[in-house]
Amino acid sequence: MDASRTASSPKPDRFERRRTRTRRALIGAARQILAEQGGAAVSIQQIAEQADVGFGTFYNHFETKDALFDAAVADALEEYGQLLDAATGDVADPAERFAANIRLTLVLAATHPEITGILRLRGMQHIHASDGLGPRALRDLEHGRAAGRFRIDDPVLVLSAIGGAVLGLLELHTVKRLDEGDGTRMAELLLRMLGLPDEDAHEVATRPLPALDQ
Amino acid sequence: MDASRTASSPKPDRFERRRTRTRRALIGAARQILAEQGGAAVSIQQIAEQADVGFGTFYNHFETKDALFDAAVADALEEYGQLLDAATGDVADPAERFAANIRLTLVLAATHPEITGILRLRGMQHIHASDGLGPRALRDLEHGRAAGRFRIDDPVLVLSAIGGAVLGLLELHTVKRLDEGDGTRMAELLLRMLGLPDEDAHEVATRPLPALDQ
DNA sequence: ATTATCTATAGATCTATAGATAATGC
DNA sequence: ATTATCTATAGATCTATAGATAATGC
Repeated sequence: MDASRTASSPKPDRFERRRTRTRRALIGAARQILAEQGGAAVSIQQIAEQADVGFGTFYNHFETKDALFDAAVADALEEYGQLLDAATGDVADPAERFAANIRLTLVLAATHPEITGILRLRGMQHIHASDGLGPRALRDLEHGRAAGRFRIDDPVLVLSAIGGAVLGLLELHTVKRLDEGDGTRMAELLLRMLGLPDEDAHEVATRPLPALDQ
Repeated sequence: MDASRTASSPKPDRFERRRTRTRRALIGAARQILAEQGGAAVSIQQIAEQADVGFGTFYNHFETKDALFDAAVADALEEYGQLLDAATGDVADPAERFAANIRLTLVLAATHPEITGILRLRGMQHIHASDGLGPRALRDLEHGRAAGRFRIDDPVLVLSAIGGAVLGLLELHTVKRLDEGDGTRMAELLLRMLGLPDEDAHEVATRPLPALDQ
């Protein structure tokens, strides 16, 4: 604690911390606005107000509204991925881990409506992005295939189907109250699609569900 | 042909035809704009220009930009549904008809990019709407279940998965060139999800595909 | 005479920036 | 002295409407 700062982390001085705080406030405001109303018709002025930040400060951190929204979406989806990784990282069976991730998404819809709202509205465009969800899900699919659990030819095609199906479920959630059981049923359907025999799919999808940390 | 007009159809006089033509021009412009760039940042002025219509005329037909876009989405999705109905209405086997609808959607992605572009961007919000696609797809699912072809408990949940999967496939199409075979593979995956044995799913998904009229 | 369309414009935003103020480092 | 934030504002849209023009009906 007495050593001078290493060069690796540039300078977490008070300037930098204030800057980061302001940036977080803007991203937080953008996340809330995105989840609540999609962010289509919001002015930079309103965003700054929501973030409790001076109007001109916005331009100190982002060039355009879209740049902020993109950062906010990336932020929320990264948090989503980390929540799931933390909860299911220890599950050894790829099929079980896959099912748990699906089921936990529906749990998150109740506990983290902001994240799942953003996932629902913007997730589709990120399924095949090089960051975050796509690679994570692909990794699980490849594991399952390598383990002989999933009988699939084209993981990328399957990823499209799975990602879309999950977003469809979140969409249904806005129309009709869903519970954890619906997540389990969806997981079972998708395991069937992945090639598990019916009984296996049911058994795997109904195993005890790991808890979320947060 | 000589009788005066019946009261049922009010008055298709030249006024009305001109009005309809103008409205179609606005909807056509909105469809094109929606498919090309989502329509987020387009002014009413630009829409009117694209439709080759005076600016003030817009307000003669729609109260707001969103109202026009909603009408344009409904128009495109209705056309999508009718194209599929016309092509697969004669297919007797519900599973085969279902698969053909999926496969033809990918054909349409090549021949009707405007419609599939709108489907991709706005379709999710219409899966569970009372008009158009949702009811059509639900009808097919119920038929298949009644015929003992599909082993599913909750058609609405399944509809979410299928609708999302198709939109996910269209999203993939924007990233990676897909062909008819990808539609067939997706249909096979979804038939498996619906409970068909693997061989049946493959056989049904690869039957000769009805042609589109238009 | 009636209806739809078009042109022009007032008023209301909204964005981007300039310059002033506040916080921190040294 | 430096950096971030805030306040105020000019200029650029954009929307909605009013009034003029064109098309059609009778």
